[in-house]
This record gives sequence, structure tokens and C-alpha cells, in this order.
Amino acid sequence: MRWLGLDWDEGPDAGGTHGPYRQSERLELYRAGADDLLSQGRAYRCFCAPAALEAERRAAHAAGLPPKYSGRCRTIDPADAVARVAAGEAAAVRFAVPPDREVTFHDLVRGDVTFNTRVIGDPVIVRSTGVPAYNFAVVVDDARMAITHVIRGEDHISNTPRQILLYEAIGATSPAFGHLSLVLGPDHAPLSKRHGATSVMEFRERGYLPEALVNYLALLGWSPGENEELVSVAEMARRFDLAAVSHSAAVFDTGKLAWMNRHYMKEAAPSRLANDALPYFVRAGQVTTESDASRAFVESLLPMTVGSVDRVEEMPERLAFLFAWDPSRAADLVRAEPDGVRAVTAFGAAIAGAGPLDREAFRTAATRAREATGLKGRALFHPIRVALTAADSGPELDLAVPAIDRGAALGPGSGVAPIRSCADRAAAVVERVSCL
RNA sequence: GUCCCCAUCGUCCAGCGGUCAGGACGCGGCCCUUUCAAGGCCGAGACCCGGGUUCGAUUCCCGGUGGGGACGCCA
Repeated sequence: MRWLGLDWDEGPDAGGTHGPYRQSERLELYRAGADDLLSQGRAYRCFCAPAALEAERRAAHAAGLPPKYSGRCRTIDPADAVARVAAGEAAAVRFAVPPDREVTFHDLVRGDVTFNTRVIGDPVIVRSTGVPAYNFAVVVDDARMAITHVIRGEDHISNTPRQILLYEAIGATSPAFGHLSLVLGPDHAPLSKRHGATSVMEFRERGYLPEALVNYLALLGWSPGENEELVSVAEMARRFDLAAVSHSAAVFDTGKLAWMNRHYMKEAAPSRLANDALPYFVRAGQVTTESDASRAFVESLLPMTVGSVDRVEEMPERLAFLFAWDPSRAADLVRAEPDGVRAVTAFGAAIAGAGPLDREAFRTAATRAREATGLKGRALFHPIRVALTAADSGPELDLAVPAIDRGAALGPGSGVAPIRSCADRAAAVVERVSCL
């Protein structure tokens, strides 16, 4: 959440007056709450074996009935129950749900929702191990922590009535609830591991920018208004309204996230992006050490990748031609071009001894090659591209060419893997190609 | 099976009784670029079905269908 630029008012590492904030440190609170309900007869001990419960569930399902707990142990005399526990028998504590009652709550996003308690089985509140169950722990916590709003996924909507009953039983007012619809994968199944990245940290590792992720996620089920899409966290905080949230589930669209990530990469400060990108270059072996020089070199490469790559993680691959230049592959690609050999030979001659090629020098050389061969446009530039990059697509040549030479000028201790210069590459290709 | 929730382009959102049903992603085309992307412009593309209510329904109501969720000593 910090990475996304979101913060919170209270918590284990934020302080606050409603601690402790870890459930493991609140066990006493839950125990006291359960004992209370037990003594009021609003809860009871259950001795049912898990296997028996499972069999019951199956039977109910087969009979077309809601597979809820029968409430069998409800009728056990409390004194007997205490005796059995004292004798060492394992027991869970269940909440006695009031029979045949309508529970209605006003959902902040959906409006009034009503359940009849007939469909709600008595939930376990404390496991036989003494550990409180989720449904009880959250109620105790939220009541004592003075929580006002519970905003969560739609999958919790049917937990709400039983929790409301629990608030009522412990004498607390229930918070306001709002249920957001779920996020689906492309197959319309709720997003899960098999859809790929599902945790925020995975998106971070894959090279998404936090501002892109929050922005995209916020748009899943919410809109800042008429035809607006790019919004900062601060802007969202100002404009967000639960009442305006969509009621239906949304399919997660990686393509749109990618578009948004490209947008934010273009907006990001180069130094920050270079810093984010550096580890990926190291992993690819293109940067050997994270030195100032290597960081600066990576930053100088950014204009070639920003906007043409979806994620920071993809930058090294896009720039692989700088490092992994293969003369025989380059020569093959040049030969495959109609006037490839002529174009590259002329270009090689034009840059021979020209020194490092900046953008101007490159343009000059290209012009000389054009005059010498009469080739122009793709016929001229494509062979040059494949000769210098050993690849048939990539960044603009007048960006790539200076980058190659800038890298080639870097010495061994720079932290950048060795790069062959343009002149070198052209000469090697011409040599291979002219043996024909 | 039972209960609950949901339903506008392929996808994400606008719309809130009368609109040529709008935008974005993606897709197709064109332009720009002496090559790729990016960018600019143009284009194709939707109101689940059936009943009501109304002068008039995408919009309100009911039913159906479809999708999702929940029915744990998981959270």
C-alpha cells in the first residue's frame, strides 16, 4: 500500500489508540467476548466431529436444502457441556442465530439487502483449539476499534447478516457496510493465481509504475466523471464517491493497464525511471555494477524505450541490440535486403574514421550513403538498421546509433557490459558480406 | 440445490424518461517519420429477452435468461 502511495491512520507500525493491532495479541478480548455470549445463552458449545458435519452438509445438498449446520448441539444443557469440556472433550463455540428473522442492512453501494436467518447456520465463533474464527474476530475488533465503515469484496456480502447479528449480540452498533464487486480474469472467473500476477508486489516486480496500477485499479468499477481516465491518488481522494461505484464485476484488462503504464512512464522523471530500471539491466547482464556511470548510461537510453515498451521490465530486451550484436546474423539480415549490401557498404564507408556518431554525424553519414547509392527511405535505412542492431525492429536509428557509440566509448570499469561501436559493426558486416 | 448480488460496444467506464447512445483500451485505415515504435486524424463496434408503467423506455416496475458470490472449526 505504501508503494501505491496509499496510507492509513492506525496500525501496528502507524500507532494509534485502539491497539493492539495484531489478532495474536488480542486473544484475551475474543475469549472474553465469547464467554459473555456463552453466559447469556447466545452461544453454545458444539461437540460435533468435523466428519459428521461434512456428512450432514452432503446430505443437505443432496436433499436440495441449504447446507447449513443443524444446530444439534444447541439443545445440550450448558451444565453438561461444561462438564464434558472439563472432562477433556473438544468443543467449539457456536453463535446461536435467532430463528426466522429478517436482517436488513443498507449497503453503501447496493442499497438495502435482506437475508432471512433461516438460511444462516450457527457459525463457529471459537474453534475447538481456542482460536477465534474470522467472523467473530472481525466483529470484536471492529467494535472495539470504533470502525465506522467496512468496505470489502462482494464475496463478503453474505457474511454481513451474521456479523450484524454478532454486533447486536455483543451490544455494539454495527458499522456501515459497502460491498464492491469482484475483479474477474479474461475468462470471467474471479482473478486468481492462474491468471498471472495478482498481488501488488508482483505487479511491482514486473515493472509497472505504482501510479499506473492505482489509477487503473480505481477505474475498475469507478469513473471520475465524464470522459476522464488519468487521475492521481490525491485527485481520486477528492473525487471518489462510494455511491458512484459500479455494481457489476469488471474484467481485468492487461492491455489497458499496459497503455496506462506507458503513459506514466512518459511522465516519470528520467532519473527515477533509470533507478527503477537498473536492477533489470543488471539481471540481464547488460549492467555489471550499479555505478553512477551505469545509472547515467541507462538514463541516457530511456528515450529509446519509454513509450515503446509496456513495462520497465521489458527495457533490457528492447535494448538487447546494444550488447548482443551478432555479426553473422547481422550479415544474413543485410543480405536478405534487396540493396542491403550496397547500402551498408556505402554507410560503412561514410562513417569510417568519423569518430563517435551523434545524431548529426549519423544524419550526415546517411546523406552521404544516399548520394553514393541513390537509395533512400526504407531501402537505405532498413539494411543499416539490421547491420547495426542485428534485429529488424527497434528504436529509431538516429537514437540508436548515438547510443551504440556512447556505450562503446565506455571503458571496462564503467559498470556497463562491453558494446561494439557502429564503425566496428559496419566494418564487420561489410567484410562478411563482401566475401561473396 | 437454496439464498444473495449483478446485466450499455470484445473490455473498462459515461448515460440517470425524449441523446445521431459519449469516452478510453484493443482493432482497421490514413497522416507524420528518408526505417520501428510513439503521436495525430478517421472508422467499424453495444443498450440480454419478455411483459408492464408512460405520449415516449437503454433509463422505472415485474418475470425470465445469463453471469457472479455465499452456504467451513478459511479468511
